[in-house]
Amino acid sequence: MKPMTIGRLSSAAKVKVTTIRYYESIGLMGTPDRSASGQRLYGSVDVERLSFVRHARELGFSMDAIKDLIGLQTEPDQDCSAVDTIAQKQLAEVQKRLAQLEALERELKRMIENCRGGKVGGCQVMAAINDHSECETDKHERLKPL
Amino acid sequence: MKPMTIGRLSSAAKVKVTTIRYYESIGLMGTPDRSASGQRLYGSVDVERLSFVRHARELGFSMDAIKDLIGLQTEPDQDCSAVDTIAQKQLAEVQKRLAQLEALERELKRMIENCRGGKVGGCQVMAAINDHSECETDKHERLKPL
DNA sequence: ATACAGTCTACAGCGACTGTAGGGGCAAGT
DNA sequence: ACTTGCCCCTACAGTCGCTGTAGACTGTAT
Repeated sequence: MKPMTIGRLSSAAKVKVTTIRYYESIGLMGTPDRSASGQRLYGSVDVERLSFVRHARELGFSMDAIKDLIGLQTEPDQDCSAVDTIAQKQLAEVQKRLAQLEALERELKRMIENCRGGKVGGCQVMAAINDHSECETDKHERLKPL
Repeated sequence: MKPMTIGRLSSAAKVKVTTIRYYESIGLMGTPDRSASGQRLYGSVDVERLSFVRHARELGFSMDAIKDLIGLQTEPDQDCSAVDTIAQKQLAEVQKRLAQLEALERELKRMIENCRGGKVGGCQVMAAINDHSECETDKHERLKPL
Protein backbone atom coordinates (compact mmCIF):
# COMPACT_ATOMS: atom_id res chain seq x y z
CA MET A 1 0.00 0.00 0.00
CA LYS A 2 1.36 3.36 -0.92
CA PRO A 3 1.67 6.22 1.52
CA MET A 4 -0.91 8.94 1.89
CA THR A 5 -0.65 12.68 2.45
CA ILE A 6 -1.79 14.37 5.61
CA GLY A 7 -5.13 15.27 4.05
CA ARG A 8 -5.92 11.61 3.29
CA LEU A 9 -4.91 10.62 6.79
CA SER A 10 -7.10 13.40 8.08
CA SER A 11 -10.22 12.13 6.38
CA ALA A 12 -9.38 8.49 7.05
CA ALA A 13 -9.00 9.06 10.79
CA LYS A 14 -11.47 11.95 11.02
CA VAL A 15 -8.92 14.21 12.66
CA LYS A 16 -8.23 17.65 11.25
CA VAL A 17 -4.98 18.29 9.40
CA THR A 18 -3.91 21.00 11.80
CA THR A 19 -4.64 18.72 14.74
CA ILE A 20 -2.46 15.99 13.26
CA ARG A 21 0.44 18.41 12.97
CA TYR A 22 -0.24 19.51 16.51
CA TYR A 23 -0.16 15.91 17.71
CA GLU A 24 3.15 15.49 15.95
CA SER A 25 4.50 18.60 17.66
CA ILE A 26 3.64 17.25 21.11
CA GLY A 27 5.14 13.88 20.33
CA LEU A 28 1.91 11.94 20.09
CA MET A 29 2.37 10.84 16.50
CA GLY A 30 6.08 10.47 15.83
CA THR A 31 7.81 12.15 12.89
CA PRO A 32 6.51 10.82 9.58
CA ASP A 33 8.53 10.23 6.43
CA ARG A 34 8.57 13.08 3.97
CA SER A 35 8.26 13.20 0.20
CA ALA A 36 11.01 14.78 -1.89
CA SER A 37 9.21 18.11 -1.63
CA GLY A 38 8.77 17.82 2.11
CA GLN A 39 5.19 16.62 2.42
CA ARG A 40 4.37 14.25 5.26
CA LEU A 41 3.68 10.67 4.22
CA TYR A 42 1.64 8.25 6.28
CA GLY A 43 0.65 4.58 6.16
CA SER A 44 -2.28 2.61 7.48
CA VAL A 45 -0.54 2.19 10.84
CA ASP A 46 -0.91 5.91 11.29
CA VAL A 47 -4.61 5.78 10.51
CA GLU A 48 -5.07 3.26 13.28
CA ARG A 49 -2.98 5.12 15.77
CA LEU A 50 -4.71 8.40 15.04
CA SER A 51 -8.14 6.80 15.23
CA PHE A 52 -7.16 5.37 18.57
CA VAL A 53 -6.21 8.82 19.77
CA ARG A 54 -9.43 10.33 18.50
CA HIS A 55 -11.55 7.72 20.16
CA ALA A 56 -9.67 8.05 23.43
CA ARG A 57 -10.22 11.81 23.24
CA GLU A 58 -13.91 11.20 22.65
CA LEU A 59 -13.88 9.13 25.80
CA GLY A 60 -12.47 12.15 27.60
CA PHE A 61 -8.98 10.82 28.27
CA SER A 62 -6.39 13.53 28.74
CA MET A 63 -3.46 13.76 26.36
CA ASP A 64 -1.21 12.51 29.13
CA ALA A 65 -3.38 9.47 29.68
CA ILE A 66 -3.41 8.82 25.94
CA LYS A 67 0.37 9.06 25.79
CA ASP A 68 0.50 6.47 28.56
CA LEU A 69 -1.94 4.22 26.74
CA ILE A 70 0.05 4.43 23.52
CA GLY A 71 3.20 3.64 25.43
CA LEU A 72 1.55 0.57 26.90
CA GLN A 73 0.18 -0.45 23.54
CA THR A 74 3.67 -0.82 22.18
CA GLU A 75 4.57 -3.29 24.91
CA PRO A 76 1.91 -5.96 24.44
CA ASP A 77 3.52 -8.37 26.87
CA GLN A 78 3.14 -6.12 29.84
CA ASP A 79 0.50 -6.65 32.48
CA CYS A 80 -2.86 -5.23 31.62
CA SER A 81 -3.49 -3.66 35.02
CA ALA A 82 -1.87 -0.34 34.09
CA VAL A 83 -4.42 0.10 31.32
CA ASP A 84 -7.19 -0.87 33.67
CA THR A 85 -6.02 1.69 36.22
CA ILE A 86 -6.11 4.50 33.67
CA ALA A 87 -9.58 3.50 32.54
CA GLN A 88 -10.82 3.23 36.13
CA LYS A 89 -9.48 6.68 36.90
CA GLN A 90 -11.23 8.04 33.86
CA LEU A 91 -14.51 6.40 34.87
CA ALA A 92 -14.21 7.91 38.33
CA GLU A 93 -13.75 11.37 36.83
CA VAL A 94 -16.71 10.92 34.55
CA GLN A 95 -18.87 9.83 37.44
CA LYS A 96 -17.77 12.76 39.57
CA ARG A 97 -18.59 15.13 36.75
CA LEU A 98 -21.95 13.44 36.26
CA ALA A 99 -22.85 13.99 39.89
CA GLN A 100 -21.93 17.66 39.62
CA LEU A 101 -23.95 18.13 36.49
CA GLU A 102 -26.96 16.41 37.98
CA ALA A 103 -26.87 18.78 40.93
CA LEU A 104 -26.59 21.62 38.45
CA GLU A 105 -29.53 20.40 36.47
CA ARG A 106 -31.69 20.22 39.58
CA GLU A 107 -30.77 23.71 40.61
CA LEU A 108 -31.30 25.24 37.17
CA LYS A 109 -34.68 23.51 36.92
CA ARG A 110 -35.68 24.80 40.30
CA MET A 111 -34.65 28.31 39.35
CA ILE A 112 -36.56 28.26 36.09
CA GLU A 113 -39.57 26.61 37.71
CA ASN A 114 -39.86 29.46 40.18
CA CYS A 115 -39.65 32.12 37.50
CA ARG A 116 -43.20 33.09 36.73
CA GLY A 117 -42.33 35.98 34.44
CA GLY A 118 -42.57 39.61 35.43
CA LYS A 119 -39.79 42.10 35.86
CA VAL A 120 -36.11 41.43 36.41
CA GLY A 121 -36.35 43.15 39.77
CA GLY A 122 -38.43 40.32 41.17
CA CYS A 123 -37.02 37.56 39.02
CA GLN A 124 -36.58 34.34 40.91
CA VAL A 125 -33.77 33.19 38.65
CA MET A 126 -31.69 36.20 39.56
CA ALA A 127 -32.65 35.74 43.19
CA ALA A 128 -31.60 32.12 43.02
CA ILE A 129 -28.22 32.99 41.59
CA ASN A 130 -27.79 35.63 44.25
CA ASP A 131 -28.92 33.51 47.12
CA HIS A 132 -26.51 30.67 47.40
CA SER A 133 -27.12 30.01 51.05
CA GLU A 134 -28.98 26.76 50.55
CA CYS A 135 -27.28 25.81 47.38
CA GLU A 136 -26.17 22.32 46.55
CA THR A 137 -23.42 23.28 44.16
CA ASP A 138 -21.60 25.29 46.78
CA LYS A 139 -20.48 22.05 48.30
CA HIS A 140 -18.64 21.04 45.16
CA GLU A 141 -15.33 22.24 43.94
CA ARG A 142 -15.42 24.68 41.09
CA LEU A 143 -16.85 23.16 37.97
CA LYS A 144 -14.91 22.79 34.80
CA PRO A 145 -16.40 24.62 31.84
CA LEU A 146 -19.26 22.97 30.05
CA MET B 1 -18.89 50.56 56.66
CA LYS B 2 -15.32 51.07 55.70
CA PRO B 3 -13.80 49.71 52.52
CA MET B 4 -11.88 46.46 52.37
CA THR B 5 -8.75 45.39 50.50
CA ILE B 6 -8.78 42.84 47.74
CA GLY B 7 -7.75 40.09 50.13
CA ARG B 8 -10.79 40.70 52.36
CA LEU B 9 -13.05 40.76 49.33
CA SER B 10 -11.42 37.55 48.20
CA SER B 11 -12.23 35.68 51.39
CA ALA B 12 -15.66 37.30 51.72
CA ALA B 13 -16.72 36.25 48.23
CA LYS B 14 -14.57 33.10 48.07
CA VAL B 15 -12.92 34.18 44.83
CA LYS B 16 -9.14 34.24 44.55
CA VAL B 17 -7.33 37.56 44.55
CA THR B 18 -5.81 36.94 41.14
CA THR B 19 -9.19 36.01 39.74
CA ILE B 20 -10.70 39.26 41.01
CA ARG B 21 -8.00 41.23 39.25
CA TYR B 22 -8.64 39.14 36.14
CA TYR B 23 -12.36 39.89 36.32
CA GLU B 24 -11.54 43.56 36.56
CA SER B 25 -9.31 43.31 33.50
CA ILE B 26 -12.12 41.81 31.42
CA GLY B 27 -14.61 44.41 32.60
CA LEU B 28 -16.68 42.16 34.82
CA MET B 29 -16.02 44.04 38.03
CA GLY B 30 -15.56 47.73 37.15
CA THR B 31 -12.57 49.73 38.35
CA PRO B 32 -12.50 50.05 42.14
CA ASP B 33 -11.39 53.05 44.16
CA ARG B 34 -7.78 53.06 45.23
CA SER B 35 -6.09 53.97 48.49
CA ALA B 36 -3.38 56.64 48.54
CA SER B 37 -0.79 53.94 47.97
CA GLY B 38 -2.70 52.41 45.09
CA GLN B 39 -4.41 49.47 46.74
CA ARG B 40 -7.87 48.52 45.51
CA LEU B 41 -10.71 49.31 47.90
CA TYR B 42 -14.04 47.51 47.84
CA GLY B 43 -17.40 47.75 49.59
CA SER B 44 -20.14 45.27 50.40
CA VAL B 45 -21.71 45.86 46.98
CA ASP B 46 -18.64 44.27 45.48
CA VAL B 47 -18.92 41.25 47.74
CA GLU B 48 -22.43 40.67 46.47
CA ARG B 49 -21.57 41.18 42.85
CA LEU B 50 -18.57 38.91 43.08
CA SER B 51 -20.53 36.24 44.92
CA PHE B 52 -23.12 36.42 42.18
CA VAL B 53 -20.43 35.89 39.58
CA ARG B 54 -18.96 32.98 41.51
CA HIS B 55 -22.27 31.27 41.89
CA ALA B 56 -23.15 31.79 38.26
CA ARG B 57 -19.76 30.25 37.34
CA GLU B 58 -20.52 27.32 39.62
CA LEU B 59 -23.73 26.90 37.67
CA GLY B 60 -21.59 26.70 34.55
CA PHE B 61 -22.66 29.97 32.94
CA SER B 62 -20.10 31.38 30.53
CA MET B 63 -18.51 34.73 31.20
CA ASP B 64 -20.53 36.20 28.36
CA ALA B 65 -23.77 34.94 29.86
CA ILE B 66 -22.73 36.35 33.22
CA LYS B 67 -21.97 39.71 31.69
CA ASP B 68 -25.46 39.67 30.20
CA LEU B 69 -27.00 38.72 33.53
CA ILE B 70 -25.17 41.52 35.32
CA GLY B 71 -26.31 43.93 32.65
CA LEU B 72 -29.90 42.84 33.17
CA GLN B 73 -29.53 43.03 36.93
CA THR B 74 -28.86 46.74 36.71
CA GLU B 75 -32.15 47.29 34.87
CA PRO B 76 -34.67 45.83 37.31
CA ASP B 77 -37.68 47.17 35.41
CA GLN B 78 -36.99 45.16 32.30
CA ASP B 79 -38.91 42.07 31.38
CA CYS B 80 -37.70 38.92 33.04
CA SER B 81 -37.82 36.76 29.93
CA ALA B 82 -34.25 37.59 28.89
CA VAL B 83 -32.99 36.11 32.14
CA ASP B 84 -35.23 33.11 31.69
CA THR B 85 -33.88 32.57 28.19
CA ILE B 86 -30.28 32.55 29.40
CA ALA B 87 -31.11 30.08 32.14
CA GLN B 88 -33.05 27.86 29.74
CA LYS B 89 -30.13 27.80 27.34
CA GLN B 90 -27.82 26.89 30.18
CA LEU B 91 -30.10 24.07 31.27
CA ALA B 92 -30.20 22.73 27.71
CA GLU B 93 -26.38 22.70 27.60
CA VAL B 94 -26.16 20.94 30.93
CA GLN B 95 -28.61 18.31 29.77
CA LYS B 96 -26.76 17.76 26.53
CA ARG B 97 -23.53 17.34 28.44
CA LEU B 98 -25.23 14.96 30.85
CA ALA B 99 -26.36 12.76 27.98
CA GLN B 100 -22.84 12.66 26.57
CA LEU B 101 -21.33 11.79 29.90
CA GLU B 102 -23.86 9.06 30.50
CA ALA B 103 -22.96 7.48 27.18
CA LEU B 104 -19.32 7.78 28.18
CA GLU B 105 -19.93 6.15 31.52
CA ARG B 106 -21.67 3.20 29.88
CA GLU B 107 -18.83 2.72 27.44
CA LEU B 108 -16.09 2.98 30.04
CA LYS B 109 -17.95 0.53 32.27
CA ARG B 110 -18.35 -1.88 29.40
CA MET B 111 -14.64 -1.62 28.60
CA ILE B 112 -13.56 -2.20 32.17
CA GLU B 113 -16.08 -4.99 32.63
CA ASN B 114 -14.61 -6.90 29.73
CA CYS B 115 -11.08 -6.55 31.01
CA ARG B 116 -10.32 -9.76 32.83
CA GLY B 117 -6.67 -9.04 33.40
CA GLY B 118 -3.88 -10.63 31.45
CA LYS B 119 -1.46 -8.97 29.09
CA VAL B 120 -1.84 -5.68 27.28
CA GLY B 121 -1.74 -7.48 23.98
CA GLY B 122 -5.14 -9.03 24.62
CA CYS B 123 -6.52 -6.26 26.78
CA GLN B 124 -10.15 -5.60 26.10
CA VAL B 125 -9.88 -1.98 27.20
CA MET B 126 -7.30 -1.29 24.52
CA ALA B 127 -9.36 -3.26 22.05
CA ALA B 128 -12.42 -1.22 22.96
CA ILE B 129 -10.63 2.05 22.41
CA ASN B 130 -9.33 0.76 19.11
CA ASP B 131 -12.59 -0.65 17.89
CA HIS B 132 -14.96 2.25 17.57
CA SER B 133 -17.17 0.65 14.98
CA GLU B 134 -20.10 0.04 17.31
CA CYS B 135 -19.38 2.92 19.57
CA GLU B 136 -22.05 5.19 20.97
CA THR B 137 -19.84 8.19 21.47
CA ASP B 138 -18.95 8.35 17.81
CA LYS B 139 -22.38 9.76 17.17
CA HIS B 140 -21.70 12.76 19.38
CA GLU B 141 -19.73 15.84 18.60
CA ARG B 142 -16.33 16.02 20.18
CA LEU B 143 -16.54 16.28 23.93
CA LYS B 144 -15.30 19.22 25.89
CA PRO B 145 -12.59 18.32 28.39
CA LEU B 146 -13.71 16.87 31.67
C1' DA C 1 -0.76 27.34 -19.07
C1' DT C 2 -3.60 28.23 -15.71
C1' DA C 3 -6.47 27.57 -12.01
C1' DC C 4 -7.32 25.65 -7.73
C1' DA C 5 -6.92 22.65 -3.96
C1' DG C 6 -3.64 20.87 -0.87
C1' DT C 7 0.58 21.34 1.82
C1' DC C 8 4.37 23.75 4.28
C1' DT C 9 6.24 26.75 8.42
C1' DA C 10 5.75 29.86 12.06
C1' DC C 11 3.28 32.20 15.12
C1' DA C 12 -0.90 34.35 17.47
C1' DG C 13 -5.30 33.52 19.78
C1' DC C 14 -9.11 31.12 22.40
C1' DG C 15 -11.28 30.77 27.61
C1' DA C 16 -10.74 31.29 32.19
C1' DC C 17 -7.80 31.55 34.66
C1' DT C 18 -2.90 30.38 37.35
C1' DG C 19 1.87 31.17 38.26
C1' DT C 20 6.07 33.89 38.40
C1' DA C 21 9.25 37.79 39.08
C1' DG C 22 10.33 41.75 41.23
C1' DG C 23 8.98 45.18 43.68
C1' DG C 24 6.21 48.37 47.52
C1' DG C 25 2.97 48.70 51.79
C1' DC C 26 1.31 47.98 56.46
C1' DA C 27 0.55 46.39 61.29
C1' DA C 28 2.57 44.10 65.22
C1' DG C 29 6.30 42.83 68.09
C1' DT C 30 11.09 43.81 70.01
C1' DA D 1 13.39 52.58 64.98
C1' DC D 2 13.66 48.32 63.10
C1' DT D 3 12.57 43.93 61.63
C1' DT D 4 9.43 40.24 60.54
C1' DG D 5 6.06 38.59 57.75
C1' DC D 6 2.08 38.88 55.28
C1' DC D 7 -0.46 41.58 51.97
C1' DC D 8 -0.63 44.23 47.81
C1' DC D 9 1.05 46.05 43.16
C1' DT D 10 2.18 45.45 37.89
C1' DA D 11 3.38 42.92 33.96
C1' DC D 12 3.92 39.04 31.60
C1' DA D 13 4.31 33.89 30.60
C1' DG D 14 2.09 29.44 30.94
C1' DT D 15 -1.88 26.12 31.12
C1' DC D 16 -4.85 22.70 27.73
C1' DG D 17 -6.10 21.23 23.35
C1' DC D 18 -6.41 22.86 19.88
C1' DT D 19 -7.86 26.70 15.93
C1' DG D 20 -6.86 30.47 12.89
C1' DT D 21 -3.88 33.39 10.13
C1' DA D 22 -0.24 34.71 6.77
C1' DG D 23 2.50 33.84 3.10
C1' DA D 24 4.89 30.62 0.29
C1' DC D 25 5.25 26.28 -2.20
C1' DT D 26 3.37 21.75 -4.54
C1' DG D 27 0.41 18.67 -7.04
C1' DT D 28 -3.35 17.80 -10.10
C1' DA D 29 -6.99 18.69 -13.47
C1' DT D 30 -8.51 21.00 -17.46
